[in-house]
Amino acid sequence: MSLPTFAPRALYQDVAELLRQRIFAHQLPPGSWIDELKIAEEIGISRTPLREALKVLATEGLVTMKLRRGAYVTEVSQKDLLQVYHLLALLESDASAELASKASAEQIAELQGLHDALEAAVHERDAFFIANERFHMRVLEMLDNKWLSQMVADLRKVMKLNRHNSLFKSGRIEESLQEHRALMRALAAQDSSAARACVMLHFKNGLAAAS
Amino acid sequence: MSLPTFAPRALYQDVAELLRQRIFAHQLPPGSWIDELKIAEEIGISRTPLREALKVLATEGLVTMKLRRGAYVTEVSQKDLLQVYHLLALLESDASAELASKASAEQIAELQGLHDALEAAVHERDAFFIANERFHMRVLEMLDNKWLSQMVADLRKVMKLNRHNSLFKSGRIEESLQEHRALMRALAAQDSSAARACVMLHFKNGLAAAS
DNA sequence: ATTCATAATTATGAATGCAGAATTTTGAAT
DNA sequence: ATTCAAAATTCTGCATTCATAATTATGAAT
Repeated sequence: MSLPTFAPRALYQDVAELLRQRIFAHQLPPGSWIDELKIAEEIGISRTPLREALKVLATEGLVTMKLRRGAYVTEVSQKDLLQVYHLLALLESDASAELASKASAEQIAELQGLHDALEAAVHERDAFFIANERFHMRVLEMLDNKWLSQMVADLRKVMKLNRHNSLFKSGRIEESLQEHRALMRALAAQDSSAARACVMLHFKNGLAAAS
Repeated sequence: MSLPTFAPRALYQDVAELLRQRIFAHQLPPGSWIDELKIAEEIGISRTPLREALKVLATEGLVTMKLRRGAYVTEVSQKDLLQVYHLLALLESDASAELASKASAEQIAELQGLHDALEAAVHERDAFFIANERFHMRVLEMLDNKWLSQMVADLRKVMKLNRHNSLFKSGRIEESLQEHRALMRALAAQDSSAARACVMLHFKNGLAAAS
């Protein structure tokens, strides 16, 4: 009997993920051109899977393709950021409202656990960021809606292109945590409209902090 | 002085569009595997740009990639359809509400023109379908939100995978037109909440007809 | 020194080639 | 006729090669 062997992914998918990491880390800053040959050599593959990965990232909006010029990391304007926050607020608030009305006790307990991890990470920026994203994504996963999950995941990627991420502002973490507590309460109380309002507020404040 | 030369697109984009057409026309039915060699020869290109196009379609959700098996046209379940309609309702109703509050007289006039085309196409299924989609997409474009436009466009593509499209049900066209009239009135009256409600109802009825 | 035309270089776009996994075919044993 | 194993074939995944557009370098003319 073998260990659950991780489904091997296609190379282009791994490359896409690697590029995302580099983009989010601003190792590939917005506006910078992507030198196919350079990166392909760097990671020890041919250009073919790299170019396939770039097409994926372009469809996600992380890079922009210019004919005969190649790909550059998308520059996210303030307007873009505002629009992305608005969409995230709309989608995630609706999702939270729906989950509030249908979550099982086990699911609430799991979310409570993720929330507790968030509380514990309040003094660790990176950990808080990760715990925060995990909580948000888990809420979506519980709805078992792959389209919604995919859309929100893509939007969050774009949001992460922005250097001035709201959670990196001092004071914002504490505030964010407060909002999360309120959301957790609303979910536990199965209060859909409260959950919706909490998430709306959460993003509204997040945007204000990011601007 | 030269004629406005159409910005030549990359080959993989043209191929992606061609595949979308074939998928929507059910020339490539849901569940069918895509034979790269066969299609590449058929349209007279190599496999490389075709494979790039497939990655794009996979990211859009139109096809699914299986490692070492290739790509097959995504099968849209009833659950998927319900979820997609829900998301379209959420996104487009919000968009309509926003546009109602900020549309210029010129924009309302343009939409009125598109609506009139819809009225005129009531007895022509395909024309009605096209006019309907043009109206919906134009509303989004007027908000100048590329993220929203892209998401809705992708969701609509998935919706079109379904053979039993609501607009093909008899009686639905007339009903749909009524809903459009109400929306047009709400937009012209700059009544955001009415516009939102109209679009919500439009999709709710559309889903009911599609199920 | 600056500018412009031309040559050299570089990088992208697309075709071709190749290794190996997955599928199909073949044929012997029952 | 059916089943099953092995050989043959097909098809995908990735690397390599080639063609050409875009960029940079060169150098003569002003």
